[in-house]
Amino acid sequence: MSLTHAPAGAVRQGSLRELNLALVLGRIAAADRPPSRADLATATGLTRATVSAVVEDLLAGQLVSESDPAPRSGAGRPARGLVLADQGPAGLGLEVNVDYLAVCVVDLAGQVRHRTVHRADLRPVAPADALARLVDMAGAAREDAADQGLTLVGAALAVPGLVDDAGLVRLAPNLGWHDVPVPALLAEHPPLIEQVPGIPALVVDNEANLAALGELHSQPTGTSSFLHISGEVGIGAGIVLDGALFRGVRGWSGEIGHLPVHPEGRPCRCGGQGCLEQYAGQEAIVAAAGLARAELPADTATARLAELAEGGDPDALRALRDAGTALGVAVAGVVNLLDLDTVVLGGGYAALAPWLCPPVLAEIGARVLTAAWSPVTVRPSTLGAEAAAVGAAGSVARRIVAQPAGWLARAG
Amino acid sequence: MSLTHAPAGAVRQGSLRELNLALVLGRIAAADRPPSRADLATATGLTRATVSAVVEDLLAGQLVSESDPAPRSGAGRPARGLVLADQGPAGLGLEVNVDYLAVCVVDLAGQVRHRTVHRADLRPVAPADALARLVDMAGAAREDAADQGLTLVGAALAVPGLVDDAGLVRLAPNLGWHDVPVPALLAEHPPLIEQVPGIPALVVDNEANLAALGELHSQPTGTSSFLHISGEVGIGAGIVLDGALFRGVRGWSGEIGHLPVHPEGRPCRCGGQGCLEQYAGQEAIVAAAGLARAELPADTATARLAELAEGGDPDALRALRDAGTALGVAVAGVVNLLDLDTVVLGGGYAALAPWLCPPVLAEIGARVLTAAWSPVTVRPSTLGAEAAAVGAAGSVARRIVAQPAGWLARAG
DNA sequence: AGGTATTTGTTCAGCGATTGAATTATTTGC
DNA sequence: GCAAATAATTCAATCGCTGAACAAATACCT
Repeated sequence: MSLTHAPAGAVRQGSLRELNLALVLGRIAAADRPPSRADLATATGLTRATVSAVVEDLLAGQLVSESDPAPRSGAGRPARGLVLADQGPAGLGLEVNVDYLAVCVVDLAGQVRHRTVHRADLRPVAPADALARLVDMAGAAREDAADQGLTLVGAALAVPGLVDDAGLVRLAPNLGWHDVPVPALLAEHPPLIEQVPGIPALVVDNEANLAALGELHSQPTGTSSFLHISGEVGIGAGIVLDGALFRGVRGWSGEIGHLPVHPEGRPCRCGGQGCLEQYAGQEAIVAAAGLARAELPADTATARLAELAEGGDPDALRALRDAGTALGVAVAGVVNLLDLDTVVLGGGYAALAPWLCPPVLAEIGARVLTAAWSPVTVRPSTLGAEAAAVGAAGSVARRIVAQPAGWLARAG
Repeated sequence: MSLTHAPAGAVRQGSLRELNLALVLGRIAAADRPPSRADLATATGLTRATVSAVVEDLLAGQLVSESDPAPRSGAGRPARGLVLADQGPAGLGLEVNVDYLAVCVVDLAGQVRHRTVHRADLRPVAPADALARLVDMAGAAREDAADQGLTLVGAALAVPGLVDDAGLVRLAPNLGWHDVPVPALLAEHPPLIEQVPGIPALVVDNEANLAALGELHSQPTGTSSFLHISGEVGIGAGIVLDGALFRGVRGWSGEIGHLPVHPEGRPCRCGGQGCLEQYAGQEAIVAAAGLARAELPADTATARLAELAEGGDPDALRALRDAGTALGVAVAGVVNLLDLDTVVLGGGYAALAPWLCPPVLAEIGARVLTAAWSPVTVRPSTLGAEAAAVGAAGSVARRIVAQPAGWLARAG
């Protein structure tokens, strides 16, 4: 497939150990049952001697721990299983959305160890105040984590909008944010994170991107290339290619909501015409189903739609079918272009999947060249609400697993 | 950006040298003037001692050679510049297209050292016969290469169709190929390639993919993420992300021709409706310009269109504007999705770029969310015809540069 | 013209990490 | 109770990078 990308910089003597630490730890993380040192040796191609030395470092650094010996058949000295430590470093996930704030802590194994959600309409709240509330929640999360033996080593914040490399939120239309310098605003609060070399203290990213990462890590054995679509007021997509999030040249990939599905159709607030969002966005579906907007707060629209569809309401069913068709046209284009075999419906779409999937699949079947040879799976997200916060925290934890050397250098 | 992907397998003692060989050779290839050993040391972060040792290996293996000392200001011992060798390993590029066969040889530096084109209508020719002719041409190419001190170490074949991992051409509609087992057919001829560990003797890939790679390597300093669109009878795209071709889950990415631009529009032979190909494919443009199909062989249609447009023919101008608008709708969607900053018009589109670019840019400006902050460049391809053959050969040469260890192990 | 500063490239002892074989540890099966 | 089998550790050997000293070659200054 692709050429093996060598590490960017120089490969010095010590890099060797760093790379093998990451290799072994990654295997432990990916294994479906606790592997022994001997298993790791055969799996990685390293000698048992090297694996033992590497594992010793990992044990000393609280990244893995030895589990009860796994039952095994046949003779021989029983193996000692290795699992990711349930104490040690952990990631902090933060999310600001239109109608809630969320904070969570995820450990190395991907388990959610702490979770807080605060429901409120954030649109009238100033960005600095919203972030201050989030910091309060995060402080409590850190204490809870510390009680469980966890140290927060990095944070990721999910925002429903465009974020640049420096963490500046250029535009979050549904939140009313515009050029909000998140890192600067958060720097005014006392730090919650223990700095670790190689792990950024704070990453700000698009909500759809982080939700896609959450989906990726929630399914250790799943496909490593898929499209994750977050259907909220806006429609965003996270693109995971070969197990890595694709962010685009400037980090603004995934604006699937503005894919043209009817080029001469309804005008969109983005300035274009006939964007997907105008046909499959939450407001469009609600309007098509004949529901007055006023009677529905944003956070219950999806639930109400599902309720009506469940009851067989013809207007709701038609609205969902039409939205699914528009979504299917856009998704078919994406699949033709990127040759993905899995599409995940997340965010508000997850609850509507029973009605959205059939028309999406129909469009894919009719429009995707290669659909005949290999089918495309369309399924709802397995993570529930606040998927982005979980994905954010998980992305930090994952980073420790991918680059354990920094943490080990710190812990000593 | 993305996590530094560690090498897939184990990092053994010797991998260290392999990685540094690739690192140093890559720097030499990327430099705009011949770097000295000292330059390489500061650029890579390795010590001068290590660089000297690595360079010694590269010199012994005929991968680089010392050039005349570059003029330098200031005092000090003059440096000896290092350049990619013009003798040694080289890549063989092959292309089967609707109206020609092409063969070329590209050296490590990306220079085309041999080129043969054979014009003929390949549609009535059986696949095995077409490949046999190609092998004849390749044999002559090998002799020419040998006379220049070049050894062919791998071949890549470009085909206008869908290819699977094993090199089976599943479908090449415009060529009339269907399930053609290219590697098996070529195996019946005597081998032209000197096998090198780590370099596949034959890669079969989509023409649009390989043309995109050619474009990538023809511009050493250009962007490393772009969309390359080959506008022929069909419309294919090669997607280059972070300097690597993105092939999709099964290698069938880039089918931009079947992006829906008018979902309820003209039926397409793919079974869908309103595909881009129906509005911006060669046949659609020719028909819209009012040219009778019969009077135009496929290979001159583009030239004739450019001639008419140059002369101000209103029908041709309108046809090109409409095609450009359709193309722009599709491209705007792709840019919204992938956040690319460059779009290259290749194949038949290259000659029509003066008329296609303005409407494409107009649609991008109107539909791409982020266009206001950072502009998208749309430009014609710099490689001419047979770009795919050049890209194919270049991809092999590039692979040697990225993984020099295999060649060095062979040469001794 | 000669000396000094400066930069390039090489040599060499030292060291860290992996290797492979030998050794120890622990259990099952006969 | 003993042999076979599997797991994990120990240890000398080896490979490749490092850092510093050294040799080579040129420009600048007096």
